[in-house]
Amino acid sequence: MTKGQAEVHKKSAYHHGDLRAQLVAATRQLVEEKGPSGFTVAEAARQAAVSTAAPYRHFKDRTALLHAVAEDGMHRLAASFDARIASLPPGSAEAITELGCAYVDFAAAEPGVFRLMFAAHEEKPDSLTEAGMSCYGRLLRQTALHLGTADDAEETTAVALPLWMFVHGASFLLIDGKLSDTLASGRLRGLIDQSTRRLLGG
Amino acid sequence: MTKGQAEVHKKSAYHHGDLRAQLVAATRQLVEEKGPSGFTVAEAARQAAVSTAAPYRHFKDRTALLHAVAEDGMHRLAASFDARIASLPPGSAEAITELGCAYVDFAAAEPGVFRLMFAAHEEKPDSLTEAGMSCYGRLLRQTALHLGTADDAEETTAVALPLWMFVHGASFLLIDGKLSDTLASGRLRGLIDQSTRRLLGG
DNA sequence: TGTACATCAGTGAACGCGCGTTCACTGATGTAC
DNA sequence: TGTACATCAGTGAACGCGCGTTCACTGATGTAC
Repeated sequence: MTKGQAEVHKKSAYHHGDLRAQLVAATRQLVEEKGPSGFTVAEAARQAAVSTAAPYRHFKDRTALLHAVAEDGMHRLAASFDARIASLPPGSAEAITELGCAYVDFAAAEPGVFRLMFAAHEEKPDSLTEAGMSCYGRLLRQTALHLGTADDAEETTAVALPLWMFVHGASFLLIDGKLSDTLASGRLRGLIDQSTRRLLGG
Repeated sequence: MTKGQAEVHKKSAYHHGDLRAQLVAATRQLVEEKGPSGFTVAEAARQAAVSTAAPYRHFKDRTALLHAVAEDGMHRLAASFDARIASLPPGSAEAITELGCAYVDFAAAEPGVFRLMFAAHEEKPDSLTEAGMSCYGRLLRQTALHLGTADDAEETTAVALPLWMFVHGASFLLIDGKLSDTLASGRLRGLIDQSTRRLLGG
């Protein structure tokens, strides 16, 4: 109720009430439009209709804002993983293919955020590392189930890692426009499926 | 001789004689140090000991300089491909593995230039596109030889493209520091070898 | 229920910075005769 | 062999720009009594 009023009187309210979330949303959008390195704190502030100094009440600096967006992306990717394999047999090739497709779909839908998520960050916060690991953990899990190995077995890594490399490369080639000449749009999924099966050990 | 004198008297010479090449070299170095988007025309000029306006005698704008570096990288990658498979049986799995290793090695040695080479360029010059295609063509060729298909057969693409995706992803994960936790340094080559063979069709 | 007060979350102006690019210019070079 | 001249490849100063961040500030909010 109080919150509702705050939203209704947004214009006249001195306190914003939701600025942090809106800054993250604005950053997300700007990162898509201009790429991670084209993003600007000033522009995010402008988009949230707030002074250029306001973001510094919520984020230490420009980098902290970007980290927040990256971490949010990791959580959403993990959620998408879970949703997409929910109805498939655990450890099946179909489930693992589906993880790969979810990865590539995410990249295609949000190339800017995707780049940010997997960019080399110096001094990235632990929470971001953990969020990334949790995504990779889901692949490890399915791979281990498929192979009948332990999640942390070397054998599991030796299969899961190439699977990751493959979809990671597919994603980048796709969003950087390298596939448009070579590959009809509908054929990517087939390629992911075929390659996943092969990498699982024919 | 004349050239030699020009070099000796470099400091006093008004005409530089070699500025274009030196700007490309400086840009290459700066792209490594700061990344493609951290690179600055002014700094390249400074490094070549020349006024900030001088680069514009040789390059239309900032982007043109970067394109020159990217194209140069493509040529060097193609040359590395040729050198590395020269003594291996054409179309063998070893040769194709070697192409992949050359790709990843290039990325590891020059991550900045590598990023630049495969970044999404709007309005990239034809010469850059061709240089890239010529690299991919080498992979297509070896794949076709391996499969006994034509270079431009759909079947060839369906195998060559996943191979490319795989090493591309491996390269990015490597240079973005995502493998250091998971993978002992010496094991990457083994993974490339194993995955190449699998992707060639078990 | 009312009030004093600490704290929170904004403002707006200013800082220093370095960039990409343009401009009119000038010294060096090569060439035609 | 010498000279006039066009052209090439630099200079250096300036432009407009927008950024990240800091600062002293102030209005709004929540809480203890």
